[in-house]
Amino acid sequence: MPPRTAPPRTAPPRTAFLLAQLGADAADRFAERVAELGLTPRDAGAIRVLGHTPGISQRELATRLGTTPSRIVPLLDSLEQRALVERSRSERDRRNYELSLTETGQALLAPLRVIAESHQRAVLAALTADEQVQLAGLLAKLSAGGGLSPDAHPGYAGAAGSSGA
Amino acid sequence: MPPRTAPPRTAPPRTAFLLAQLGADAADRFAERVAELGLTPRDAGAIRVLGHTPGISQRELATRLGTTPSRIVPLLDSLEQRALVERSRSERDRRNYELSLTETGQALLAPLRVIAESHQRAVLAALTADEQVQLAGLLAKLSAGGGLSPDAHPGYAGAAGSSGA
DNA sequence: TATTGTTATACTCTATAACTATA
DNA sequence: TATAGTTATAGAGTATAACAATA
Repeated sequence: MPPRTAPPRTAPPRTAFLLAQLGADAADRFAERVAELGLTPRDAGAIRVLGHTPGISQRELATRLGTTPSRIVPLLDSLEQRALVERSRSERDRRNYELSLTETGQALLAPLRVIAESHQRAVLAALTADEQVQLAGLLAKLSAGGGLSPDAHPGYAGAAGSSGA
Repeated sequence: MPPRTAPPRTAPPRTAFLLAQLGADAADRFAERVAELGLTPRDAGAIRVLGHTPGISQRELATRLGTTPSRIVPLLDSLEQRALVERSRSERDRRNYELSLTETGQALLAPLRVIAESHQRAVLAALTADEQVQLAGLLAKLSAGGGLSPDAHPGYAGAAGSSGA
């Protein structure tokens, strides 16, 4: 019988890949969950941001969501058609819109929070409560250095699919 | 002065989002690294799989990489043009190709491994060696239950962009 | 002239289904 | 008839650059 294996001193080789894979899976599952509300993840992100900071402009929203102003236009068109968001011209600078949630839009904030919580419970379900706290701490430490913005994914445009490493 | 804060008993609310965000960032950074070799992440994945299991068919490769046979065609066309991969008709069933790396393709395995290692070091750099091992263990536990395949990302098609939750 | 929002355009990635050649 | 590979096509997502209105 071999001796009891000591804990490894370095992370196994595929840890970074595992992180990417689990992150992609979590994002996919979140997309499925918000689809229950008829929303895309980006819809949900916009609603969340406007819930926190009503009155911002389209450019500001684009920055927060990590996308371009031209992408914001059809996104808001769609949300406005569903009466979730309102565009009102700014009085002080008539070039700007001031974006805000309608009452219907605000009514989505609570169910979105519920979905986010249950989603997180599902994603972390394989871990004990202590391990979940541990993981949260490690991920927070990982994100502390990098310039990740609080509301946006970098997006997977360049990196989607299998990397194998 | 408030009392010393006890460690939290549940993970903070944005942990699942953080996982997705860090995973996307890691994938992006890996894409930048393999681009140094003139490869996409998918190229790298295909080369890695063929390094491990030469002789497989295009359909088999598609399954391993989590994509469709029709996507494999241009992928292999590109790798074949660069003389990294060979398609040879199977003798036993002439419908099949048997895929393999050329010598040039095999020569990429080592630098790919180097890149993967240095990529992982960079991704985990904010953690101590012990914490890296800890994180690896937690991620392994997370991935144990779900049906994640060892070579493929699910892909971010449905979930790209900002979710905000 | 600079800036906000908008439109036009093009490019990438993707999957589905029809097609061919073998079996 | 069933299967491997291929092609054609269409759809989603993306960014860039040109444009109108306002400052």
